[in-house]
Amino acid sequence: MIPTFRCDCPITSALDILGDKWMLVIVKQMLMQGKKTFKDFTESEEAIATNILSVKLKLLEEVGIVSKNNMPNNKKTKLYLLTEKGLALTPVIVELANWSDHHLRNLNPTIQDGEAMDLLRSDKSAFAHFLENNYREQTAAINYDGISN
Amino acid sequence: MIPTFRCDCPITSALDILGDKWMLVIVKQMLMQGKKTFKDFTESEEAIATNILSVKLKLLEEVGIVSKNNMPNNKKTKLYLLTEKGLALTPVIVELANWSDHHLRNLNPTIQDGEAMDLLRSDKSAFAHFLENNYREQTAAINYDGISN
DNA sequence: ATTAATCACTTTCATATTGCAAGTAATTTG
DNA sequence: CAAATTACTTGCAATATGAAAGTGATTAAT
Repeated sequence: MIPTFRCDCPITSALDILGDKWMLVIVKQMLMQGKKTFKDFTESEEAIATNILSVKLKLLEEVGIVSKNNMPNNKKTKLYLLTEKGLALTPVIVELANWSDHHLRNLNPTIQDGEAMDLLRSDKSAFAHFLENNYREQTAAINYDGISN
Repeated sequence: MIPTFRCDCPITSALDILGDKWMLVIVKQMLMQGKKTFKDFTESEEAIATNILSVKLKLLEEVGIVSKNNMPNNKKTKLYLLTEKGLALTPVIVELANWSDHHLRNLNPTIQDGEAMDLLRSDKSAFAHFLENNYREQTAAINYDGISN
C-alpha cells in the first residue's frame, strides 16, 4: 500500500516512499548487482527476509519504480526490472555511495574500495551514466523478447 | 547507539545510518529551513514526536552529522548544527528533491513548486552549492562568537 | 509418470521501532 | 516569585521488521 505523504516537501515525500531500511537497497541490488528474481534478492549479502522482500517488491511496483514481468519460457520465475522512474534513482544512489566513501570509512572500515569507487571519485556523473547504460544493456534483450506482462 | 553495518557495501552502509523515516528529514530541515533548536524541529510541518526527535538527534550527533552546541548567553537552549559531514549530504538531498520533482508529482500532487525548484531544474550543482554556502553564512556568526562545546 | 526440487510467495509469532500523551527538571520571562 | 519555555524522558499502544516454517505452482530428475 502506498504510504500517505507527510507534507508537500519534495524531499520528505521521497522519503515517505524510500525512507526505510530496504527500498533503496533493493534498487541498488537491481541496478548494480543485476538482481532480477525473488531468489536473487534472498541470496544477497544484506540477507533480506522473504516476508519483507515480498512486501517491499510489491510497494516498489505500486509506486512504479519496479515492474514485475514473466520470465520468457518459464512460468515459475518472475522478473523484477527497474522502470525509468526506478533508473532515475541512480544519482541518489551514486551520491550515497560518494558520501560513504568520504565520510563513513571511519565508522565502517570494511567499506569496499576498488575500480568502481575509483570511477566514482574521478567522475560522478560518468559513473551514474555508466550504471544506467549498463543496466539498460543488460535488460534490453529481456525487454525485447516479448515480456508481455 | 550507532547501528551495526549489514555488509561492506557503501550504499547499504549509508542506509544503515540514514535509511529511516527521519534522519534525512532532520538534515533537510537544518539545511533548507534553518532549524537549529529542539523546539524548531518540533514545530516542523512533518511533526516529529519529541521522543523520536531526541533519539534521532542523539544518533546524528554520535555519527558526526550534527554537533550539539550551547546557545550563547542562554543556558537553556541548545543549538544543533550540521558538521562538514552533515553538509556533505547536500547532494543526496538535492537528488532526492530532483527525483520527486520529476517522478512523484503524480502520487503527491501537492508537492511544492517555486523558485527553489526552478533553480534546481536549471542547475543542480549550483543549487547544491547555494544551499551549502547559504547554510555556512547563516551559521558563521554563531560558530564565530564562541560556541565552545 | 512419479518423485523430488525449486521458486515465489504467505503465515505465524517474537522483537524492535515508531507514535502519542503526559510528565519532569532546569532555566528564563513577566 | 509565579508562570512559561526549553529540552528532554517515561509509559504504553500501534506498526514495522525479522526468523522460521509452510504452501502451491511449476520444473527437473529418475
